Amino acid sequence: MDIHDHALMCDCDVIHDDAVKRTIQNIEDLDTLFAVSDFLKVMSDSTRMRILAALDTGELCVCDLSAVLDMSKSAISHQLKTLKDACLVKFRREGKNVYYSLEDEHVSTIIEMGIEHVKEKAGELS
Amino acid sequence: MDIHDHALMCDCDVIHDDAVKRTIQNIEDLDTLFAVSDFLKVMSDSTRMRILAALDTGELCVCDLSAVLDMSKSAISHQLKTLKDACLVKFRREGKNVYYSLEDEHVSTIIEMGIEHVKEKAGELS
DNA sequence: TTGACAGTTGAACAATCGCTCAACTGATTG
DNA sequence: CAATCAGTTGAGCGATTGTTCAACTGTCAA
Repeated sequence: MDIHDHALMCDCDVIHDDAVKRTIQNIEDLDTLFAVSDFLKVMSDSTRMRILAALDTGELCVCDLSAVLDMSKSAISHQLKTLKDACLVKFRREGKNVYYSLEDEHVSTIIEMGIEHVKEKAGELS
Repeated sequence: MDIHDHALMCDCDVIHDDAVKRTIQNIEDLDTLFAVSDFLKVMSDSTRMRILAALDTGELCVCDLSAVLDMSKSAISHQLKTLKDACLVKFRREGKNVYYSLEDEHVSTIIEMGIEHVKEKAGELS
């Protein structure tokens, strides 16, 4: 008989019941946190990050991105679909080419935040 | 014979040679972009995101986190190790308990940025 | 010392993911 | 029309990843 019936999968005694209850109340909505991690997951692949960084300098077609990243068009196109589905890039067709560009200004901000963080941590190690 | 010898793996003719060269010059360092995507990868798992969001409300021990997330201590501990190795959380031991808290203020900012983005996108769909 | 509890760790397994390959669509040109 | 090039897409494969399970360490109290 466990009085902590809200923790079905927890295999331990809850030490700080007040802290747990406070955290459960204050923490962001579960669905929101899932959506946030899904959003960051799209940016957490190195190929997609390089694509986003490239598009941050201006719009490019698939062929251009293929040359810049030195990867096959197919690989780039697959990743662009992922970015498109997550609303991180938009595109326009012009003749035979399809031009991609960044959809959202949050993306630039998070890239910059990430670069700042990485360089700061690199500096601390020297 | 391909004049575009800088694109070994590219199976296409480069349409916009100037755009490609400009992008290659302007894009952030390759190592930096790899580091940024690795950093975001740590935050892109829903369990780790929930842990970070929980710790954002104050320090907690493994047992508390286990109760809050309704998951096994082992699973939590594995993810805490990942977060610790990436310098996103710090810890202190007090008796039998180990208390974890956020290491970096960039983390809070990125979580907030992500929440803002997600809620904005959710609003656009209604 | 012995037992209990908090936490860690490594192996193993299922699930997910990124790239390749090949076949396809769509637009342009001859 | 046919040929060509830009781009997309689905199957498949190898690699990575998150969780479970079981065994372990570390701390405290009897």
